[in-house]
Amino acid sequence: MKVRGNNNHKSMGGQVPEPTLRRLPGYLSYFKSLKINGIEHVSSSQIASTFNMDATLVTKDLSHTGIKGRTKIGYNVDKLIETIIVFLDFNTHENAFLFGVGNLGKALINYDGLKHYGLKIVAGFDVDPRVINTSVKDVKVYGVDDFRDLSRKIPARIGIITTPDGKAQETADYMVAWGIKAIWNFTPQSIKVPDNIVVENTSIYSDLAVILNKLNK
Amino acid sequence: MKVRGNNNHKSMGGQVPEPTLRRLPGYLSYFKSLKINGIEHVSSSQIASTFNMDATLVTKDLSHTGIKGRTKIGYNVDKLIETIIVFLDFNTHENAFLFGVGNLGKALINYDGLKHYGLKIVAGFDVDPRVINTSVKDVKVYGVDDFRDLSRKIPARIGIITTPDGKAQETADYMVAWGIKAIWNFTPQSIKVPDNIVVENTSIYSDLAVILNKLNK
DNA sequence: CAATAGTTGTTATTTTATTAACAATTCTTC
DNA sequence: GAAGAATTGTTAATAAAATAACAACTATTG
Ligand SMILES: NC(=O)c1ccc[n+]([C@@H]2O[C@H](COP(=O)([O-])OP(=O)(O)OC[C@H]3O[C@@H](n4cnc5c(N)ncnc54)[C@H](O)[C@@H]3O)[C@@H](O)[C@H]2O)c1
Ligand SMILES: NC(=O)c1ccc[n+]([C@@H]2O[C@H](COP(=O)([O-])OP(=O)(O)OC[C@H]3O[C@@H](n4cnc5c(N)ncnc54)[C@H](O)[C@@H]3O)[C@@H](O)[C@H]2O)c1
Repeated sequence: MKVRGNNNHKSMGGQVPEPTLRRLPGYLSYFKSLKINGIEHVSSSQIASTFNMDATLVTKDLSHTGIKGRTKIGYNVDKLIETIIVFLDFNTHENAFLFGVGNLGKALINYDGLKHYGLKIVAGFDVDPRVINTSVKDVKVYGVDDFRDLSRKIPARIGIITTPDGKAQETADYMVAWGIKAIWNFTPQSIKVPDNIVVENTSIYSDLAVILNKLNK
Repeated sequence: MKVRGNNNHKSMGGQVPEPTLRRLPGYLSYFKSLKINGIEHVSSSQIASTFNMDATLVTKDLSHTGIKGRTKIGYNVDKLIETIIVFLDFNTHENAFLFGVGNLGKALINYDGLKHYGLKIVAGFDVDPRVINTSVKDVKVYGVDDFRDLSRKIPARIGIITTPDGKAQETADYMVAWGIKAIWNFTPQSIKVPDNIVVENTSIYSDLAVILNKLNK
């Protein structure tokens, strides 16, 4: 019986490398600040120096988006912003449901930034009667039982999990059962879902581990 | 004049690969849940299946921590937990100051989890008079001007930035000036600091970019 | 208007990370 | 107590990412 080498966890869908995908939003934020400061062009070496990385890598990353720079001039900032936004689908308003309207859940709902990056949280769900039927900003909070009905009325492909750690799996199962296609899991708990469901785990502990490691040599 | 290939941003300090470091906290969380369920041993293939990855990689990751498994039995869960916690310095209580006690800053202070993972937020700083002199949980919020004095009284090497995007650089400069050794930046804005300062950027937009990319094929 | 230097964009090389192969170990069963 | 199966741990091969090398282009300067 084979035990190893049998798992294909590489998505292999698009051809753009994930590291590139992860760097692009950082560039975008930088380009936006350049625009605010009235700067019209930027070169790969300037970008590289800002992010403390190699200029060739910047060039390669940007080439994936299809943008063209001009020799001796660099890239046009407006064009960069527009191109990256479209490339990353940050222009499409993707609806999302959020489960667990606690500390982090509220922060995310209150967070204005997300809507500029393609995501709109359309409803919150919780089990705590003190939270149910309240509103955070203009987002209403429902009991989890209302999810079934609501997921029919409001189409949303993304589900955000900010419940307590132990509730991550059951929440994921519930989301999948009612049609969610991608799960954004802020819990440190690993979740199991069918292969066709997209899962992204955002774990601040990984970042913390890196910080502590570097700090302690 | 050389333009490319001149940046060394690889820390090169420890010999444990960063991807490994980033996976270990996830394993740890899983092992803790196993312990709660009374499970005493776990094999690399079980772990691998939980995280949808290759079992060899798990073995390699764990070998970095120095833990030994037993053939035909697997790894001892208690030992795994203890070893990883020590390995990642999650047992040392590292003090941290947090700048920007808004939505996210409050969520982080309120978050119980961090203290089990080596981090203790000892004070918050803000510019908003409505927030200054309040407390979040048992953590007091001071005006940013009090930072100088407080950083002498309470030793802390880590600074957390949860200010608005535009204030990230000035906050970082201020932190560095008063002795902070590592900066955890939750802002999408890139910051520049001296080479000897550790910087970790936590950007949820990178995760979002990956989700949207996978979702749209 | 020729020379220069900054710059893009592509291809080649090197480094790093992941996966595969396999030898060694040891529990379990007959 | 021998045989078989599950498992670790190491070494080898492959794949992926980052870096280097370089050719082509074009604003600027003398
Ligand atoms: N607070 C942070 O800054 C932070 C940072 C990173 C990760 N996290 C993670 O995010 C998660 C939430 O953390 P938090 O601090 O917001 O916790 P919290 O306790 O403040 O919020 C959890 C919320 O989930 C609700 N809930 C419980 N069971 C539920 C269920 N089955 N369905 C829907 N809602 C349910 C609770 O009523 C509560 O409102 C945790 O897993 C934590 O590890 C938090
Ligand atoms: N809210 C979220 O869920 C979330 C998620 C990811 C990233 N972020 C990022 O975190 C940052 C903060 O977001 P937020 O939603 O908490 O914003 P917020 O406006 O709620 O909080 C910002 C706080 O910083 C304070 N502040 C302003 N200038 C300051 C200064 N110079 N020094 C110290 N404090 C200062 C403000 O008074 C305010 O209290 C932003 O950069 C945002 O992009 C937020």
